[in-house]
Order: sequence, then structure tokens, then C-alpha cells
Amino acid sequence: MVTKERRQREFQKRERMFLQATRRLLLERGYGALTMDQVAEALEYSRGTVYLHFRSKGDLISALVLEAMEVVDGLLEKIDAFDAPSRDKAVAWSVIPEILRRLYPDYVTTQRILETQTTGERASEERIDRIRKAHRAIQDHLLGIVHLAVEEESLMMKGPMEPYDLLFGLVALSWGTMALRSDRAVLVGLEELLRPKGAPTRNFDALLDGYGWRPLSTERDYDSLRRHIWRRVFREEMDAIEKLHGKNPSSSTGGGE
Amino acid sequence: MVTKERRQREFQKRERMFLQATRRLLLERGYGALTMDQVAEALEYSRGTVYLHFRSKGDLISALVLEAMEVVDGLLEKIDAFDAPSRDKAVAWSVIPEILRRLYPDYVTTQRILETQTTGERASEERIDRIRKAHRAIQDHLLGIVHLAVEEESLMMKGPMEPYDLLFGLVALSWGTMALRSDRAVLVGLEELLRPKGAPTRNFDALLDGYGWRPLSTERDYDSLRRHIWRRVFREEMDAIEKLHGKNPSSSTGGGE
DNA sequence: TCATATTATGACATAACGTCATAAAATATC
DNA sequence: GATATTTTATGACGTTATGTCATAATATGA
Repeated sequence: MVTKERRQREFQKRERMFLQATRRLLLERGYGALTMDQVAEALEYSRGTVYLHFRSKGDLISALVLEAMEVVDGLLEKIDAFDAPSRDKAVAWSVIPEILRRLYPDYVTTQRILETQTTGERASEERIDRIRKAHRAIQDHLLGIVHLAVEEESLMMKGPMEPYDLLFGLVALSWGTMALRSDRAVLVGLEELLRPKGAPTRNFDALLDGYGWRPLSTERDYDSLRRHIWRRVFREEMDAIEKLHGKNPSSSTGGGE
Repeated sequence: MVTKERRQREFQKRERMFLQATRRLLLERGYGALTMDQVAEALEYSRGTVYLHFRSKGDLISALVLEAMEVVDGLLEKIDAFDAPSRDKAVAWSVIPEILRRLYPDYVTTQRILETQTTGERASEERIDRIRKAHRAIQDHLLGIVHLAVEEESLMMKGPMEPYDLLFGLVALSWGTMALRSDRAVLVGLEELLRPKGAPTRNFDALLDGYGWRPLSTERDYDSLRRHIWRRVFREEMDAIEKLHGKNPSSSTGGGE
């Protein structure tokens, strides 16, 4: 019965297409205007069919979040494979907010929606579980980089400081960066000032310098390293972004402006 | 016609009470479960009455956001009045996420909800406008601190660096910190690791050190400064928090643990 | 005390969610 | 190739919430 497998494949393909359509709707019209009917209509199916894939609207959202988080996990794997000193890997992490902003502009929004709901609120157990796992994986990758730094002796844990502090900092700063740069943040009023040039990455440099993570940004040109990273580590993503926006992405995070 | 004024006062008082009730409901049951009927019932009014105050559910949420943002603005005014070197003022800012977490635990959530909606989505014009103004005020305060630092020569703008970079960093980091520490973030999976001790404030110290904002944290004990700030600058807030939680709040952000 | 102005109410119209009995399509069997 | 069976898709239906507005209740002024 080979049919079964083919069916499965088709089913999964349709699921991805629903997610894609949802992303588009979300960007175009916002969450408030997102209805399951629209999602269904986008692929010319009926609402019932959408519910074969997603238990609820919340579940649909969590599927979006999950997809993006697994991408982040994949990016961190590329960083792992990037044979470089720990600080360079940390610098590679500073590029990720920009990648997400370009490839998954709804990432922040969907995360927000998800966190807005009460514990899972009908997202399927399985999905919640996979989200947890992805979170865990991302953390572990980041902690790995910090531990590497300690082994390498490029970073010293002074006083009450712990690897975990760095993890918190790296995550908080990237999260804040994405939140401030998300399209929606605009409506709340930081418009003019929050059109950053090098600010986001400069803050990563400062944070890591502040922890004394060698080599410091005074000893090494991290803007040009970031350009290198775009080309070498995130080549694929860069190409995808260029295809979408027709512009060199490294210029907006990398250089002076 | 003195009556008119009294009426006005009563009306505003009721509005505050609706907001308070909404906060409670939001914490207890989450946004998904928040209905206008419940808000009305909480004060034994009918739904129509709630709509005399708030044009829509979104407007109600934005009223919550606004209230909290005006509090932040007030806190920044206290920092302004705090006669101290610029870096000390910046350190005072690092305490604010903790104050908000305690006094307005719904702050992050409500902001999230608001940003999730499409441009204002029926929040009243007037309210949106006041939110914009509050945002602007907060920014200006922060920029003021940065400019003070430059005047004082405790901070040098090297190369392409701009005061604005600092603003972005301070806001992004505090925002990320609040997001990670909000109750809701838990559901997404960072549970164990994101139960920070000194991590949040340690990251502020590192960020500012990294920018070379003197005196560096190696030159001065900022944990004890934070305790001082709690007592002197945010006395009122500390008391309010103690009254609510019956615990000394400075211990969780301030000291080594 | 009665007229007028203000304020509160909840029935109503509308819209979306999520379910489920039934219809349609695909596959298997003879 | 026709029929039975299994799988998949549909949309009407029940439910719940929003936001409106004509009407009822209450307060003020003459």
C-alpha cells in the first residue's frame, strides 16, 4: 500500500501551504482580521479541512511559531559547524534577529500571540511539546557557545557570574531587538528613532565586550566579521533574502549603515 | 452646577476601577478568557456601561497599557530628580523591569496584545495618541541620560556610535528582560533556566560597561547602588511591592542572589 | 411635583469558532 | 468495470462574544 505514504506526503505539503497562506494573511491584514475561513479560502478548501490540520486557531499560530523556531535551531547548527572562536560564534548569533526579520517577519507577532494565550489554550499537546523541545535546543546551543568560551579561556566567570547570565543576556537582547524592529512595534510610537542602522548589532558587541569576552570589539573588526558570516555561514539565507527583497542584507546589520 | 464636576470625578473613578478589575481578570484567567461581560459584572454594571468608557476591547487593553506607561514615565522622572552621575541613573533604569514585573505583572502581556492588533484596531484615537506621547516621553528621558553622560565625559561616542544606539540597547534589553521574566513566557519552555537571580541586572551592567560608560562596574559596586536606589529613589514603589508580596524586592534584583 | 436631561441597560444584529452528520472521492474487492 | 468500503472534505449548526442603540431608570432643575 504505497498510496498511504503518498497521501501522507500530500497532507503535509498542504499543511505547509496553509502555514504559508496564514503568514501572508497575517502580514497583510493582522491577527485581528485573521479568520479560519480566510485561511481555508486561500487554498480553496473549506473550514473543516483546515481543522483537519490544526485543532484550533491557537494551534495554527503555534504551528507557525514552531516552524520558525526550528529554523532558528537550524541556524544555530550552522553556527556550531562554523569553525571559529567562541566569540565569533556569539557574533554569528547577533545576526539572527536580522535573518528572522527578513525571512519570518511574523515571528515576533506569532510568538506574542502565542504567549498571550493561556497555557497552550488548545494548541495541540504534541505541538506544544515540540515547541518546548525547540526552545531547549536553542538554549543548549547557546550555552554550548558560552561553555566553549570558558574552555577557550576567552571568557572568565568572575564572582557570582554564571554561563546562564550570558544565555539570559543573549536571548533577552535578541528578543528585545526583534520586538523593537518588528513592524507592529511602530504603531506604539517609537517610529523615527527606532529606524536603526548599526544599533542592534552594536549592542551585542557592547554586551559581549562588557562581559570581557575576548577578543573585544576594540581588538577585532566585528562588522566585517559579520559580513563574512553572512557570506560563509548564512549564505543560503542571504540568497533567500536577496531573492525576496532584492538587496544585500548584510549592509543593514553589518556595516556602519 | 457643581454636580457636573462630581459626576466627572465619579466617572473617572469608575474607569480606574474597571481597569483594576480587568487587570485582575487578566492575571487570573488570561486574555482568551477575558470578556466585556466579565469586566462589567466585576463591578456589577452591565456591558453597555463598560462601553461608555472604552470604545472596544482593544481600547480597554490600550487603556491598561497607557496607565502602565505613564507609571514608567513617572519613574523616569524620579530618576531625573535623583541627583547622581549619569551611569547611576542608567543603573536606576535597570531596576525598572523588576518594578513593573511586581506592580504591573500584566504590562508585558497587555503590550503584546496591543501590538498584536492591527494599527490601533479600534482603540480610541485619543488613547493611541496618549500612548505615543508616553513613548516619546520615555525615550526623551533615556536620551537625556545618555546626553548627560556625554556632557559629563563619562561616555565617549566612538566611531559611528550614536546616543541613539544606547537608547536602543537600553530599551531592547529591558524589554527582552521583561518578556523573558513574564509569567506567560514560561509556557513556551524556558522554565528552569529562566529563573534568574542576578542575571537581568548583570546584563545591564555588562552592556553599559561594554559601551565604556564610566565608572565601570569593576570600579564601583552597582549591586549595592541598586539597593540604595530602591531605598532612596523608588522608596514608594518598594513599599507598595512589599505590601503586595510581603518581601524585600531589592533582594531579587540587587544582591548576589 | 412635574419636566427635562443624563446615565444605564440588555435585546438585537453580526461574526467567528469549532463540531459533526453527511456528502464526495478514492481505493479495494470481486 | 461495477460495487463495496474506507478515507477525506464539507458546510449547516450550536455557541459564544462583540458592539449598537432604542428604551428604561435615575438624577437634576423649575
